[in-house]
Amino acid sequence: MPPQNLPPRDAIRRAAGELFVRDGYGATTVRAIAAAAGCDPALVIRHFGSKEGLFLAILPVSGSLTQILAGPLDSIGRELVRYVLEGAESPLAGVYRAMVSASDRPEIKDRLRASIHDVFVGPLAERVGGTYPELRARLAAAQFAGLINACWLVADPVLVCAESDAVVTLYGDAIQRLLTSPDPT
Amino acid sequence: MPPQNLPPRDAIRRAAGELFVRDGYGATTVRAIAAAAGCDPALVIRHFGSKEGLFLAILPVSGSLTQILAGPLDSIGRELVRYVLEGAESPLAGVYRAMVSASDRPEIKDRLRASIHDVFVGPLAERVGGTYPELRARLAAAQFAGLINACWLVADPVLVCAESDAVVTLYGDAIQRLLTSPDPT
DNA sequence: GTCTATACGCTGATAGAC
DNA sequence: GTCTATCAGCGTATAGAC
Repeated sequence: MPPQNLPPRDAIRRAAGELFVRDGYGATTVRAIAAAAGCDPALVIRHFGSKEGLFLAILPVSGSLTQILAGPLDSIGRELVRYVLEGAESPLAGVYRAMVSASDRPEIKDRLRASIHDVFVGPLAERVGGTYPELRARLAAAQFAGLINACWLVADPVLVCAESDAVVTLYGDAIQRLLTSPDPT
Repeated sequence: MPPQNLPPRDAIRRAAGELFVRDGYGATTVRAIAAAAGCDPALVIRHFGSKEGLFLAILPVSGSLTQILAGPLDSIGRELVRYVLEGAESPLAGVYRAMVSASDRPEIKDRLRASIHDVFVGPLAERVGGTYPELRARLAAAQFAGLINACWLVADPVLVCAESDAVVTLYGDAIQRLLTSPDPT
């Protein structure tokens, strides 16, 4: 995969995407990105301003998640859990790890917060009823992120080895109830 | 707080704890720790082997959480949520952020996984019934971590401004059901 | 405009003299 | 045990060649 015959700007994007996902934010160096893209390190900075700027520029907007959130409201909980269990090896898991490992940078944290809202909380809040639609959607997002954390980041053996049917039922229904249970008094 | 008259080894521990919590792992430098402890940077490495070794050496074992997990089983869900909502400004939140920001280091990830088990999953799994006690405890830990993430790391405005009673009821009962609901068929 | 060469100030870490 | 000197590598900036 070394020097592609892409324009350098795209070669940098491509190389950076692979390395950030594979090694995390801190362990990926500008020099390594430049080497993989077949160009000079200074060029990376010239094009994207900084390593952080490059990272922000190539973060993808999640696609298949949007589909689930637009699907039937009363099966969203279990679908979200399946999404996490099946995606442990996917590039998206790498993206998540990279973002978390860079979350001490304020701008990246802001981006994370904004993404959660745009992709998850906003669309979902419009579809749930009750007195606290936005809060319920945000709590569902929190619970969803908790599973992603456990499966994709911590890679907890209890969950990796668990019967996925049991996880889908237990955790999926818990998310579901957050969205569609009757209001508390 | 500058040069205390502690033995240097303890002065380093103390200074490192404050800086890691305040600035995160990546933004805290060995030289800054040494300056705050009033000693030479090389001494920090000499005593703890590496920056990562120092970080691992000073991570606290969580106390008040253990109390909650040993308390009445049928109110643990709501208690855990209160713990998160009240602790947003606590040093523990800083410790959590520091750990997450260092989670691309394999050894630190291992430590995170082990802590979750020792403090949370193990003690709790012994107390819940049903067919999947350990899985239920692990899922409750995941959901708990999801709220910590949203409140302490992302600092989401929806949650920061939310009525805490509603959060305690909705999210707390969801955790609770993960632990004490009847087994699925 | 696009790119290279070079260099600056910083990092974590080491070797060896007091 | 502690400090001095020094290392290679980092992100980044700039000057100047195509």
